[in-house]
Amino acid sequence: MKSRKRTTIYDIAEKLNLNPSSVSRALNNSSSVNDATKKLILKTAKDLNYTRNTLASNLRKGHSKTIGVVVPRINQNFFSNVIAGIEEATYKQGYNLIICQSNELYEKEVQCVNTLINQHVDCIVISISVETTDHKHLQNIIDHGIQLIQFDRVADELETLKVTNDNEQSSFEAVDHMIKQGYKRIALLEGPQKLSIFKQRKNGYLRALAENGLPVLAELMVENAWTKELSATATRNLLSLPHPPDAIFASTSDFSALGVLEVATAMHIKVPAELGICGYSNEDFTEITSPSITTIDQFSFYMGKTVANLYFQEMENTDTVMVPKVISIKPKVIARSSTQKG
Amino acid sequence: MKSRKRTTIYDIAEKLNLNPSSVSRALNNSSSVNDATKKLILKTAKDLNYTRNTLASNLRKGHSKTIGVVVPRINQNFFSNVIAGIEEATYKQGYNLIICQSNELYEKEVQCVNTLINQHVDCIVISISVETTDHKHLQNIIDHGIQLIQFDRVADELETLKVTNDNEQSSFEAVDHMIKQGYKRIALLEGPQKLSIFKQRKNGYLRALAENGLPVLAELMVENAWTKELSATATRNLLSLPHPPDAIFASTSDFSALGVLEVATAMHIKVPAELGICGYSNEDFTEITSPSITTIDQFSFYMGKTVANLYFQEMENTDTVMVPKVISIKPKVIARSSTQKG
DNA sequence: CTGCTAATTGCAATCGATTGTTTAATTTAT
DNA sequence: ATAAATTAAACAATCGATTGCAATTAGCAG
Repeated sequence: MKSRKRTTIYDIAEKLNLNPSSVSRALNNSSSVNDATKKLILKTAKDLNYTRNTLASNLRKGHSKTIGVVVPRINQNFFSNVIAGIEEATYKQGYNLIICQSNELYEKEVQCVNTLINQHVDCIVISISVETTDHKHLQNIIDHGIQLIQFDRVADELETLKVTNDNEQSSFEAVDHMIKQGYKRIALLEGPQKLSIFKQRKNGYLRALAENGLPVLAELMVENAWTKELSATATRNLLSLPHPPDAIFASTSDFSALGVLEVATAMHIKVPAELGICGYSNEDFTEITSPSITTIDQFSFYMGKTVANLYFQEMENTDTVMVPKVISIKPKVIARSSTQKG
Repeated sequence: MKSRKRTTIYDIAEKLNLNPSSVSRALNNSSSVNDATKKLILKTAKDLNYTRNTLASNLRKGHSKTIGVVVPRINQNFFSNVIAGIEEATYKQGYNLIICQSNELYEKEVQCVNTLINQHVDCIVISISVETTDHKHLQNIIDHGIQLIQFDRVADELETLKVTNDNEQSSFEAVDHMIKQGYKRIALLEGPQKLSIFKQRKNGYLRALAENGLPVLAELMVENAWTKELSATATRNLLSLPHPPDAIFASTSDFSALGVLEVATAMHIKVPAELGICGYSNEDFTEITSPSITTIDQFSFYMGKTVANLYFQEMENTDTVMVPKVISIKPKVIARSSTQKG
């Protein structure tokens, strides 16, 4: 069983005393093969349990009908939803997905990309790791004539197709919402600023303060608080300040927001009365914490579908010049209890 | 850019006035090529930005170094963790993953399997959908000489490699734990009994009752309560009974348990004092609900690694007969507040 | 019955890499 | 110095499907 020979078009041709080319044509439903023969070939193929060798077919045809996906972690809600979205759209078109995860490591990301290039995938979809600051490997993708689509965490400098969230605007709206609720000293938990998405979120925060005439307070902005643990520590520090914040915008993720909530609860600080909390990503759990956490939905599944469709559109486009198209999806603030100052 | 020609070994051979075979051997670090030439070839390959065409290579070599994975949903914690585990183990061995989701649909599952067979993957790893009762498509995998590994939701009748959880034992322990806590009328939310994992969980429940001398009460066992919504409905019914249960074991998932908790909260029934709750799967959120939910951890990431390693072992095994090996992982009850009757 | 078109089918090259077999060149042993 | 043994590179077939082109056959008008 370990190495059973598979049926090929030659087997079918031989059995029917035909030429393999006719078999191939019949299998591809070409009009230049007689209907009777075609039917016969199809029947024999079925009898012999034939399945096309996609490797051979793709080699000949010059493409792999495969899309490579590189994400930091596949078992993170946002990314697995994007993947699910991509999968749904590509599956219909007969495309396959090869999925890799970089584990937020630059080295691993480069390896993943190289493997995908070797596999001669038709397109690589990537959301870069936190560690990634250099883009030689992405340029390499382009140099190999492979379509590159960046999503969410993108390298701005590189002119490629991109699907992003409007992080600036959604952060603005989230903070604006908090201000309208009556919070006045809103702290910001920032992600690594080398990733543009985190820079944009900070900008949105700053703009919301500015437009509402609130001062920017350096002591209320914490860099690199992008995990639950780092956020918890940051929160403890913030809440021990002589003038502590009355709200915290965990711009990095809902996990950070959760860290904030846990520390606040442990310190007997009432949420949302004494402290407002807003997260980012609309993870499932934000709905069921007590209080439930205000957050920002990124339409991750839809984002995945958008990425896939962008690729298919680009395929149909016969222009030789590539226009670096960018699709921006506007996330939505989901106002919940954690910011109902009342 | 859309159809740039890639460098092949012929290009390298031509440039160096060598035969492609020497280039191939050099690239594969064969000892039968002179060190100086080898170095020259490697350098030229780098200069020309050469990358091996895996399609051609695999076609020639007769395998694809690819493993296909079919799961009901990739954006479900348990499955994405298993996939992450598989990915970690296979990546090291230079294998690729093609991931498909059946969306719990039999038809889609069959299509996925067929695609993977066409792709000539070396191995298919599958956890079947709820709808799947017939296994022709799985037999088809075997008939094509492709290694088949089932995990978690397996078709018992089919003799293949399997990695499962000991659902019976873990359910037994969970229910036993609840009984020891003082709960006496424990209801069971069941999953579709055609899936053996749900049957086993029910058996564990029954055995725990029996060994503790508790009666089996038909009105406390609800069939097909395997989503949050179905569980919520079931819970409303159970709690409106003349003799309502004092605990509910949501054997299907933590989402079901969450449904129970929400209904209980809405009905002002105190958890865990008046109602004990236990879920299944140890989803992240179970830790942060109030009260936190007792559940069962399935070691999903480890399960994925186990699946992958099982495949590699089987590869090394040169025996011609396949022994239908089954690896059973014992899940662990995570006792939390929702069952502390105190 | 000849000539011509259209419909089928056959032939052979191709995609890119691998590998068993030869041939040629070089080294070692006698 | 010559035969034998190494070493290195070339040759050619192969994996399975596809496809442009040639060849065959059938059908039909003149």
